[in-house]
Amino acid sequence: MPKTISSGLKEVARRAAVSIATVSRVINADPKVKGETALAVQKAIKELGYRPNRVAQRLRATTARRRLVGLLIPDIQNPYYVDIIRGVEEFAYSQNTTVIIGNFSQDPTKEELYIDILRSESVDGLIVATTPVTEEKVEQLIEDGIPVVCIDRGLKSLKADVVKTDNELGAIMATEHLISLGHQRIAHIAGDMEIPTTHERIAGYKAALKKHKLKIDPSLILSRKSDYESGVALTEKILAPKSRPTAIFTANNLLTLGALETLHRHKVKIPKEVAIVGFDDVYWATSLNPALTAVKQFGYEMGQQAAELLYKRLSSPQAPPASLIIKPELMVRKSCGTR
Amino acid sequence: MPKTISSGLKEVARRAAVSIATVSRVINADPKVKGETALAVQKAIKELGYRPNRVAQRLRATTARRRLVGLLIPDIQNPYYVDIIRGVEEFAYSQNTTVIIGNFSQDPTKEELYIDILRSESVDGLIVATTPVTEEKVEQLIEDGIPVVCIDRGLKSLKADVVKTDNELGAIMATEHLISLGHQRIAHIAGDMEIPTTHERIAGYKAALKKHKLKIDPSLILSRKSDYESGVALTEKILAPKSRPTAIFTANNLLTLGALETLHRHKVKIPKEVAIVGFDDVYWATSLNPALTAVKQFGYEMGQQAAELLYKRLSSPQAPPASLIIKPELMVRKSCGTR
DNA sequence: CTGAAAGCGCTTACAG
DNA sequence: CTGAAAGCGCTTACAG
Repeated sequence: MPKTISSGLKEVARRAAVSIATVSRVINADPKVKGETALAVQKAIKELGYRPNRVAQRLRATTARRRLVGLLIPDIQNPYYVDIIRGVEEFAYSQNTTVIIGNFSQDPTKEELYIDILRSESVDGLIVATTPVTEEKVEQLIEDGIPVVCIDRGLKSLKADVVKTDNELGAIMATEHLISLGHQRIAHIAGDMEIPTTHERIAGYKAALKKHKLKIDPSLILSRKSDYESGVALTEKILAPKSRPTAIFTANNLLTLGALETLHRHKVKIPKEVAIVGFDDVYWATSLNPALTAVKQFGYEMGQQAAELLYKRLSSPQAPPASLIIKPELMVRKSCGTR
Repeated sequence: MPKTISSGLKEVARRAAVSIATVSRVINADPKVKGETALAVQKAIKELGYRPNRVAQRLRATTARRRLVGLLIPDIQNPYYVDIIRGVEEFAYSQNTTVIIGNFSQDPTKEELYIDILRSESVDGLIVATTPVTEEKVEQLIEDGIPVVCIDRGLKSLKADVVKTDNELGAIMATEHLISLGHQRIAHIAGDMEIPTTHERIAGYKAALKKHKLKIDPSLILSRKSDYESGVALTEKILAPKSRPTAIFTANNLLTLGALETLHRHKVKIPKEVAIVGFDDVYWATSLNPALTAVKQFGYEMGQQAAELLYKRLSSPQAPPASLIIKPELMVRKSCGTR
């Protein structure tokens, strides 16, 4: 069984009749190499189908040139995070760097472990959607000199770059949309109170009500976890009393799905009996009946920006932390009805 | 700025007053190390918070112990593939190996590039959802001695392990369900003809019709690409003629979404005017109105199995290729109505 | 049971 | 402009 492919620099060097140092230089596009030599080497590389061993390169490389970034994601089943992944990956790809994803599925133990693993893989830096559980660990990373950019949620200590959505604004847009359609009793199915974005969205919801002189009814703000099941459970609660709200604002796409399932099961007509607007625009929103009005977060763009920020930080580690707040957009469709 | 964390084996060795060889041995749980010594080393490791550098380990390691596998995925936006990813990742995680995902977004150029990149990362092996474009390249991989297991679709040459769904059976189940509900004119919105699974599903559709003595009308089998837009376009086509079908069987979740959007836009009542059953069960299926009847592929389980097969192959490279055909399941909900 | 040494495939000062 | 050599952080025969 011949190992068809390149046993490395050495073979190329032999074939091109130069040293391995020279081969390495042309691989790294060192301008000091004479054109003629470079050509000969490139020819040999092509003929042998040589591809550098990234692992060896990485081991040898000084930081910031390892062409590997880590991405810590809370839940790969959530399409919002998939958008972020795609954005990060797209930018990384353009820089010839590969990204290694740590999907911890909302499991704190796994989250911590993944931070360790990614670090052990000698990444140039990390893009993380932090959880309060790991704030400390992430700060440790930064202290150890590993570049980190936070996505979706920042660090309390603000020591890292962050790109996130303007959650409060998004919630205001959603709520005002409902108000403009004449709704007065608007429920908010919020996410997990442990997560900072939850509070920002609640704040936006309240701000909108206040602005329009509507009373804030605490019994209309419900929260449990950020998952589908909570969407179901909380919607059931909302539907129970006789004076039920005429509209619901759900705080993320999983919650929305739970609410929808419940509404349909109870044969509640949308938007006639209850209107609904969700945080997170997703690819299946237009296939719903009625099509879902939703607050769009630009996950893909956020991912790209985060990757770009990480690269900037690699070249200037001492720069002060930057914050990128991305404005969301209200995608008006049919689930809230019309005037 | 102190580099807080371990500068490596050397420090641990010094602290435990042994050689780096010994430290390495306890890390790798070599039973030859005296218990006492091992304990001392473990203590030093803990105190220093030492974690082995995976890159160095990988460079040094002989094949099959690099703790890295590559996963080549056609489209991370498709929840079916996300299930597969989760399954692979779950098994890998249990083996302390990390997985690096190459998502090529249905772009053949990117697909080839990713194969090269993953190979350059010195993976122990690859799990790939091949595309005809890269069959050759994948076979080359195998010839070069890199273990490969195919997922979702096999290789024509059958040289690799494969785990896939019984697509024909799934299509039969979907079609027979429709037939049992009294449908006679059933359209099939098929996927991209370039993809082998498309043909298997068409075969199942035809087999079911034949079995029940229904005529196969070629004009009822439509195909373009496997994406959302095709679902829309083909459904428009179906809706046009006066004698339209009473039921649609869509070949994947994206196609289903496109069909749903179109049906709703044309105010076609589901299932009363047109029933629909889709291949691929997804998390949003129950939140649809009506809830979607669908053929469930066990993506998560398939991912796990694929990873396990890969591991088996690592230890016995010469074993004959194995095929794992997973039976799908029909999830009956509301979109096809009842008798 | 343990250590000294070679080497995995690269990159990069240092000479020349 | 190019080569010889050291070294990235590990593992593993080979001695003892």
